[in-house]
Amino acid sequence: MSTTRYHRTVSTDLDSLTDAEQSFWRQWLTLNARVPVALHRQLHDESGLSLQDFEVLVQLTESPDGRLRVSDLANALSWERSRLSHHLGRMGGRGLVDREECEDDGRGSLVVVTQEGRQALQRAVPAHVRTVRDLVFASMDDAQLGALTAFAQAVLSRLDGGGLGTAEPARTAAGD
Amino acid sequence: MSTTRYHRTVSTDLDSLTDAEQSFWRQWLTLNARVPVALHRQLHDESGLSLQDFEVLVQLTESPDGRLRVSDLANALSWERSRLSHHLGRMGGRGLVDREECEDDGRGSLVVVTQEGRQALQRAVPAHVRTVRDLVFASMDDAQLGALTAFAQAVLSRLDGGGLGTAEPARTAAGD
DNA sequence: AAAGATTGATATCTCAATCTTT
DNA sequence: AAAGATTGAGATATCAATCTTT
Repeated sequence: MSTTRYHRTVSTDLDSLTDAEQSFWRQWLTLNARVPVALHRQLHDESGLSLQDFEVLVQLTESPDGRLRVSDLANALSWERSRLSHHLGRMGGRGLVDREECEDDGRGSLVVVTQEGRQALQRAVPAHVRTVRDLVFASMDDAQLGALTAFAQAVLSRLDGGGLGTAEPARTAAGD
Repeated sequence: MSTTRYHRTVSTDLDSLTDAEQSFWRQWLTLNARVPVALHRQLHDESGLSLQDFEVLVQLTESPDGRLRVSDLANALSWERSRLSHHLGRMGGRGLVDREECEDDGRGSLVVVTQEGRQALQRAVPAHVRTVRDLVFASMDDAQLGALTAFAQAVLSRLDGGGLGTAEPARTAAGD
């Protein structure tokens, strides 16, 4: 764990982060604000799908029969249930998804991609992937990708409250 | 399409990203969804400020006289102007910020942190910083921080470069 | 006309009920 | 009662005007 933290800055905020950490944190916040906007613009302009529509469609399309329980979909997207419910209503209105009853559990509800939804996704994918690749992965080497993956995993496991009571050092290497 | 990218998966989406890239990209999207929610919850529960309020107040508090032009603030936050305008209206209603005329440019408008805004921020900072540190920076070493910073910088410069066609190589080293 | 900023209409998100089934 | 899901109301975000000053 971090014992000595050097280079504390004077400003009112963010004390107890080092300069390097602060600097990265600012950048992270900026990325969080700008990357989704850029992806949404490209997607929406070229395919009519919002980034949210796209993510929903990806999850559904990847599932065995193009259908998923609402709760599972919400978990996969890390969305609130009610948000998903509202969003599915809108997507349904546009013919991108449909609903079905759940056989084994009367409380449950299934969402299905329509043919139209599949087609919309297929049309949207190539340009979107190109955008992601050029924006995010251009000239990234294995070591960097490894470090980023380790970082993401560490944060996610902490969010889950997962077995990280013991601050486990993150792997930096890529290849394994 | 692209050059030869190995390990292509079968699913309909995200072709032309390697498995490792895809896997990281999913994690990144999840982080983007969950980290802000977690930070917002902590902040709002313990201080009454939203994450957005917090970011606005940080920028203002860090500026020379606690005041900033609306446009500069919007740039610093990577927000649309209209979004900021609406948000400042709400924050103004709660007494966190005030407005002033701009001397040298009649079109411009200044935002100022109120004393109340400063106090609210000061109350919120310690727990927030602790949360960020424990969630994001716990057990991160210098190499990892360097890789992350290089990554963030690369993506940001591509975003600024506008054209996604220009893929400038990313620096891997930490301390520029 | 262009830049700075605000406004209003609409879309989306969040939070607290609500409803049904287990 | 608890889990799965939806609903409605209020908060926030986005997009296209609008208004003023340069």
